[in-house]
Amino acid sequence: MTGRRASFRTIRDELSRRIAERVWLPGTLIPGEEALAEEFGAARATVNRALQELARAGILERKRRAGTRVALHPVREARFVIPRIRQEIEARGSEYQYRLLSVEEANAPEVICARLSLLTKSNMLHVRCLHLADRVPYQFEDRWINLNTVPDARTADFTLMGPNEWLVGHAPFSNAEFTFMAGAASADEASLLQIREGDPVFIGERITWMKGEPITLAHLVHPSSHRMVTHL
Amino acid sequence: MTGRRASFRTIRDELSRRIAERVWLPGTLIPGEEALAEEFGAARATVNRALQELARAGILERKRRAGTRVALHPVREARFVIPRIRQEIEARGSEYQYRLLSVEEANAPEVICARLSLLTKSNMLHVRCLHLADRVPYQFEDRWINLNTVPDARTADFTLMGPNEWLVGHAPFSNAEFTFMAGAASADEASLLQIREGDPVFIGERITWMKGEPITLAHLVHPSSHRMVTHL
DNA sequence: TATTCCTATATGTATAGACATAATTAATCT
DNA sequence: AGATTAATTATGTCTATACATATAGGAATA
Repeated sequence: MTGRRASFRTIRDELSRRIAERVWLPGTLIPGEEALAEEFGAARATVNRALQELARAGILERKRRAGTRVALHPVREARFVIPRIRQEIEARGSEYQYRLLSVEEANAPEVICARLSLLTKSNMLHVRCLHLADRVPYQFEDRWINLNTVPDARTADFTLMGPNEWLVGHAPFSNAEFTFMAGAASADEASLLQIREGDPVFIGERITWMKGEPITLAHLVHPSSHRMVTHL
Repeated sequence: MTGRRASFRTIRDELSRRIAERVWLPGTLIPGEEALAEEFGAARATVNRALQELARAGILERKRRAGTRVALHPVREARFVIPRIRQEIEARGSEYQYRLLSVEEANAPEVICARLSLLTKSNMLHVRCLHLADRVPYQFEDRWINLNTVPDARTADFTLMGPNEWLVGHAPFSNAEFTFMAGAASADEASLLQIREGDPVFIGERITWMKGEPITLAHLVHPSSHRMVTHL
């Protein structure tokens, strides 16, 4: 061969090209694995791997017996890294600082219980803290931790380590829900973030579960200078 | 075995469980493919597939010769669907309406060119429109389309179909950058979205390229009631 | 006509074997 | 010792083959 042997990458990229350049229009039934294997001079397994990757990426739809076709409405997805505040700040070349504001065991208010699908007024740990980048407030964190699922949190020391950092090491999660929104800073939030009351803020809310049991709800507030960027 | 034959799923899930339940702590060097193959009574290729999936998910780190270890700082990623405004609104059970505000060919201002990495003041198409859900303003779209890469846009009719919908069918993209942030509504935005000037808004910015050539920049403004939700 | 059953077929998965490749470790040379 | 080279080893990939499984579409039936 002139170049390299046909690998699943070569095949994947070539098929991807044909779709991107509309050689195969959306909805088209493309040749079967057997045929493609012959065309590329590869084994069916190799073609299969290429096709599976493209199907996973959402640009192909495969069905047994029916064959493989170019997705009509490719549900394009983008990824974003689940931010870990310390890394996020240090990755920008800034110095990370952390300040614990309050920790207390309390019955979570109705709103919080509802968000966590908890019927009873569960006993929880309420942690409030502030994350700074180069001594400038970066994120205010208001977190509720379910003491029924993570009883160890009661004795954890949050003066040096943020609750997220602690939880990463003590309570793995299997599921999570992320919500992003805009809001207006409350008086409390404003003074902590050194902005004015009513100023727009970028809010991230994160709920995590382990096998259906809610672990924690984090309410994360950023000043409006914050950007959440991701690439496809 | 008690149940079914060991499949790559079985193996993947079992390994995943061992990591989640801390049988194998972060940093641990786990047994090699050969050993796992023997343990599960499967072929090495099958174990390999399981391990590769876990590595792709970021919970394992693999290196030739060195072996496979549990990721120390698992870079967890979440996905979000790249929203297609019509589908997004109809999926909520709302009726979708669209209103074109303005279309004009113009030289993009410096800021826009800079965002698209265009040095010259390229000739572009500036489209402004409004998307409504059940007759309530849902998103204000302010878009610039590069006429050098998508000359067809000049003759496109945006009175019935939004520029995004049109572009999906005419200009596939290979790369995209998404930025999310909070901001305060300008007087213009406020009147269009039926909110007050200065009210917080949720802003999404989307830039797409085809093979390095910038195609379009979309500035999408939502009232602060908007939620962007995603699951892991 | 509508329903049920059957079968052909494309994809899904497993396997043994082979070779490729990267990276660590050991051996060799200066 | 320090640098270069070679051997070793775990993962990466490909192949040929086999069987599993879902299902479209036709055949048989009610």
